[in-house]
Amino acid sequence: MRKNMSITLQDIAEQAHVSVTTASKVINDKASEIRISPKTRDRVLTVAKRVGYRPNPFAQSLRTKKSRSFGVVVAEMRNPYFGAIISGIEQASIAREYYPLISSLENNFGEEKACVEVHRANRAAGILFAGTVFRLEEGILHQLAEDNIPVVFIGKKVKALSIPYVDLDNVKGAFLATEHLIKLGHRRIGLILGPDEIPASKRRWRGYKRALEKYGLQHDERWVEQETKLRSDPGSGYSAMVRLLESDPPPTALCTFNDQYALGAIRAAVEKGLTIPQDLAVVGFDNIAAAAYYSPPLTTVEQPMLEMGRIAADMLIDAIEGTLKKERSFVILDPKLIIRESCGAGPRIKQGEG
Amino acid sequence: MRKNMSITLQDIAEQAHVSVTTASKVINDKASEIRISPKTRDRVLTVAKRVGYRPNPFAQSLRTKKSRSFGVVVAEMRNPYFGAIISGIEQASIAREYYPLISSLENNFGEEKACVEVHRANRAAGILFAGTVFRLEEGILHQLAEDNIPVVFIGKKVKALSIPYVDLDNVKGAFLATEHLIKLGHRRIGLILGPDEIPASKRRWRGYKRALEKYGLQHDERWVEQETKLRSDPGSGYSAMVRLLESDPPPTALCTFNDQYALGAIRAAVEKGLTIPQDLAVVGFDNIAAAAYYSPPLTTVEQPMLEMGRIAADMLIDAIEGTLKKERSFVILDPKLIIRESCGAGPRIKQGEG
DNA sequence: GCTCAAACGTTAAACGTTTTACCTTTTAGC
DNA sequence: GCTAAAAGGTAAAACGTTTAACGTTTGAGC
Repeated sequence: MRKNMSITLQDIAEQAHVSVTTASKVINDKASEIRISPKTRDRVLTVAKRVGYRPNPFAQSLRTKKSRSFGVVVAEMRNPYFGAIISGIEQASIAREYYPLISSLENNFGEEKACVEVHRANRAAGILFAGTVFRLEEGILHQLAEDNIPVVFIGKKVKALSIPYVDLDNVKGAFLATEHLIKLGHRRIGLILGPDEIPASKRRWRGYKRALEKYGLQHDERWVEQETKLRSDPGSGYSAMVRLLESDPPPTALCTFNDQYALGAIRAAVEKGLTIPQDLAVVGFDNIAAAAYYSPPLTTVEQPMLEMGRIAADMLIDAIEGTLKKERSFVILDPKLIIRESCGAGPRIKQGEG
Repeated sequence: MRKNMSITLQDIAEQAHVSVTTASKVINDKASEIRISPKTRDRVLTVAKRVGYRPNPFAQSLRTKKSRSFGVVVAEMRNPYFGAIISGIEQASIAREYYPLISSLENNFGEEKACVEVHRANRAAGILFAGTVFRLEEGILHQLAEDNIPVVFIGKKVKALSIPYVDLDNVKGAFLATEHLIKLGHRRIGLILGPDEIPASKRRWRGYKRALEKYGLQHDERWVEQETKLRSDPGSGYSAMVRLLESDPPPTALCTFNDQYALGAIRAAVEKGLTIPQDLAVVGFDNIAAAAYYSPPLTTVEQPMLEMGRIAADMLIDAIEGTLKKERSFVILDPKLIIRESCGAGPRIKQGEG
C-alpha cells in the first residue's frame, strides 16, 4: 500500500541481502574497478531490474553536487529557426543523458537576467545562450564564470571572456547570396538587415559589401534598410521593404536577413505590383523548412541549425564535465547557397522533394 | 576561497545567530503561522538577502518528495504551431514557479514511451502531452495514473481514463472554413486531412461534412485527400494536392489541415498553372504568424495556441497541487475564421499589420 | 510567589544517494 | 602452518532541506 513511494537502494539492498553500499556500487558499476563478486553483482542487478529501480536524481545531485540539467536561453520559441536549434540541442543532450531546461525571452528582451537567475536557482550545470541574445550585461557572465558555471553561445562571440561559441560564417553567407545576384546580372542590389543587436546582422552587411567590392559595384546606402525591432517575423521584412521601394531607382534584387523577412518583403513587393523574380530577385537566409514552398520557392543561404544546436550542446556538456578542449571551443560552420526560383535562376523543377 | 560552494541555510543560521530550523522557517514564512519574533525574522532575512541565498532545490525535493518540474512531450519542435503552444506553457509555469522539461518526438514517433520514461526518471511532477501524441499505449497512462502522476493532454481526448484536456472545437473550425467557401459560391470543395492518428483530423472531417450537409451539397470522396505521414510540413500538403488535382472535375476550393499544408497545396496548384484564389480558393488552419504573409495572404481558422498552452499548463499544475476541479478539467476553445485573400473574398487591404 | 500558557526557538531525524574508512574472509607465497 | 595481501563487503557520515517534537523564557492571572 505504499502509495506513490518509489523504490530506493534500501529496498534493493534488502531484497538482495546486501548493504546499501554494495547495491550502490553495483548499480553505478564504475568499470568494475570496485570489487564485487559476479554473484552478488548479478543478484543486485536482477532485483533492480525486477523492481524497476530508478535512482533518485535529487538525492544524487544533492550528494554529488552535480546536476545533469543545463539551461537554454533562446530568443523566441515560435520561430522555426530556434525550433530547429533546440531540436539539435535536445538530440545531443538526450544522448548524453543531460536535460535541457529551456526558457525563452519571447518578446521580453532584457529578461536575460531573470532567465539566468531561474537557471541558477535550479542549479543548472551550465547555460547555453541559443540564437541571439543581446543586452546581456557582462556582469552576469562574469558572475557565471566566477561560479564555475560554463556557458556556450550560439551566434555570438563574446571577445572579452573567450566564451566558447558556435556560429555560421555569416560574412561568407551574405557574400554568396550577393555574389549570386551579381552574377545574374543585377547591379542595384538591396539589403534588409536585422537589428544591430544581432551580431549576424553586421557581419552579413560586411559580406554584402565585400561582394559588391569584389565585382566593382559601389555600395549605396539607399538600398540598405535595417529593421530595429528584435522580433524576427515576416512583418519586419514587410515594413523594411515598403521603405526600400521608395528609393529611386529601386533595387532589382534583394538580400534579406532571413527567410521570414524574405516572406514579408516579397509580400510588400507583390502588393506594389511587382512580380518575383522578374521585377525583383530575392534571396533569403536560413533555409527553414517552409522556404522551399514559398511562392516562388525561395533561393536562400542554408544554415545548419540542427547541427549548430547539436554541436553547441556537446560543447557545453564537455565544458560541464571539464573535458572541453580549447581548440574545439570555437566552431564556425559553412553556409551553403540553395538555389530555387526566387532569383529567376533556378532550374524549373520542384524543390524540397524526397 | 570556497570555490563553487553555494550558500546554505547553515551559513545563514550562523551569521544570524539562530538555528537552521529558525532560518528555514523564516525563509519559508508560512503565513506567519510560525512563531518567530519580528526581530529575528528581520535579522535572518537581512542576512539571506545580503548573501544572496538560493534554496537548494535538490535538497528541497529530496526532503519534501515534491518536484517543481513537469514533463512536456511535444510532437515536433520545429513546427511553429508547437512553438506557440510551448511558449504558452512556459508563460504559465514560470508564473507559478514550475519548470517545464520539454522533450520532442521529432520524427521518431513511437518514442512516447522513451520520453515518458525520461520524465519519470527525472521525477517530473506531471506530464503534459502537447499537440498530437498518437500511439501512446494505454498501459503507460494507467501506470502514470497508478503512480499518481497527473497528466494533461492538448488536442486529444482520452475517454477511458477521463484525463483532463484542452482542445479546439475542431468540428466547428472546419465547419466555419467550409461554410465560408460555400457562401462564396463554391460547390466543389476539396479537403486535405492530416493522418488518422491526429484526433483533430477526423473531427475536422466531420465539420466539413456537416457544412456540406447543411447547405445541401453532397459529399464526394474524390475531393477528400488524406496525408498519412505524421510530420506536419508543407510537403504533406503539396503531395496531397498533387493527387487531388488529378480528380475530374477538380475542386474549385480547398480546406487544408493546417497552414503549412496550405502553403504546400498552394505551391502544387501554382505549379499546375492555377492562380489563387481565382482558380482555387484555399483556407488554412491554425493562423500561424507567417500565414498573413503568404502569397496570397491566407484565409484561415485561428487556433489560440498560446492560450491553449497556458491553460493546459495551469491545469496540470493545479492537478499536481491537487486543486484541479473536475468542472475545469475539460476545456474546449472556440475557433475563429480569419478572412484574408486566399479565397478571393478578403478586403484588399494589407493584413497582419499593427 | 506560583502556575499555566503562550511565545520563541532548538534538537534531531529523515529524505536517498555516494564515499571514505574500515572490517572480515580468502587466497597466495613461502 | 604462518603471514601478508587481496577480495568482498559493510557502517556511517555527509549533502541541504523540512518537520515533528521538544525546551526555555516571558508574562499574565490570581
